[in-house]
Amino acid sequence: MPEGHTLHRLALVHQDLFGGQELAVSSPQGRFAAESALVDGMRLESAEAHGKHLLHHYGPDRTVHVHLGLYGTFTEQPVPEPPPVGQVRMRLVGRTHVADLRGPTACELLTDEQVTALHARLGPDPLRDDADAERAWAVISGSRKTIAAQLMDQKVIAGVGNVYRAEVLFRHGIPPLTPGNALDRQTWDVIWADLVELMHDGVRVGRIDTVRPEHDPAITGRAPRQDRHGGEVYVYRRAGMPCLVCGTPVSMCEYQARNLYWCPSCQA
DNA sequence: GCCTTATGTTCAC
DNA sequence: TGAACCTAAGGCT
Repeated sequence: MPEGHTLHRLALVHQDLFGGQELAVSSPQGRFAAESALVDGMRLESAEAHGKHLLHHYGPDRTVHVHLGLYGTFTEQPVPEPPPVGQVRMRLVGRTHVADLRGPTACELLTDEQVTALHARLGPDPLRDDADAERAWAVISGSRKTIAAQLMDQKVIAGVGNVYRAEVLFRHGIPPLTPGNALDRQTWDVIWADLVELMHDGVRVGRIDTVRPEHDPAITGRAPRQDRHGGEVYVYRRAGMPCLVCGTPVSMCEYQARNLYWCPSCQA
C-alpha cells in the first residue's frame, strides 16, 4: 500500500471527511494517548502529504505527523463509532466518519519548527504542485550513485517506493544500476514526467497500475496477471515470470536491503 | 493454524 | 550490516 500515492490519497480523503471539523482524537491502544489529548476537540484545519508523510494541521505547534512505514494502515468508516478492533494507535471521530490508524512507524505531534524541518529534509514530490524537479536532477546528475538507489532516497525525490522505482525504470528501458551522472538530461525529464503521471493515476485509482494497454496480459495473453501489490505492473514482484513486452524472464536481486526487479533484455 | 513476506525508516554496532 | 518496529495477507500444511 504505502508509496506516495497512498498518503496523498489519504490526505484528500481526510480533508474531505474531516477538514474544518472539530475532531475527537484518541488513542485506544494508548501509545499516542498523551499527545492525542493535546489535539482532542480541536478543528482540523487541513491535511497534506509530502512524499510518504501525512500531516494533520490543527493549529500552531499542533500538527500530527503520520508515517505508515511498511505495514501501517488508515481506514475510514461511517459513524457510529464502533469499539476499536486490534491495536488502534489513533482514532479520529468527526461528524460523519471514524478513521483508525494501525501499525504506523510514526504517529507524533510536531511543532511548526519540526514540520518545517521535515519538509526541508524531503526532496521534491512528483505529487506536489510546489515540486522542483530541477533540485532532484542536480543531485542525481552530480552523483555516481545508481539511479535505482537515488530514486529510493527520500531526500532526493519524495514518495517513490520500490514499485514505482521498478516500474518507471522498466517503462523507459533504463538499467537500474546506471550511475546518476551517466544519465542524460532528457532521460531524467522523461522519468520525472512519467512519475508525475503514474503517481497521479495512483492517487485517483488507489493502486499502482503501470502497464500500457498494448501490453495488458488480459489482451495479449502473454502472462497471467499478478495482483499482490494491488495493481498491474511490468516487473515488480514478477521475478522469473515472462516480461510482458519481450518474454524474457524478469530478473531480481537484493539491492541495498530491498528487492530490485528488472527485465535484463528491455533494460540492457 | 503456522510460516513467510512486504509498497519503509531508524537506530545500534 | 543487521535488527527492530509490530500488521496483514498469502501460501503452505
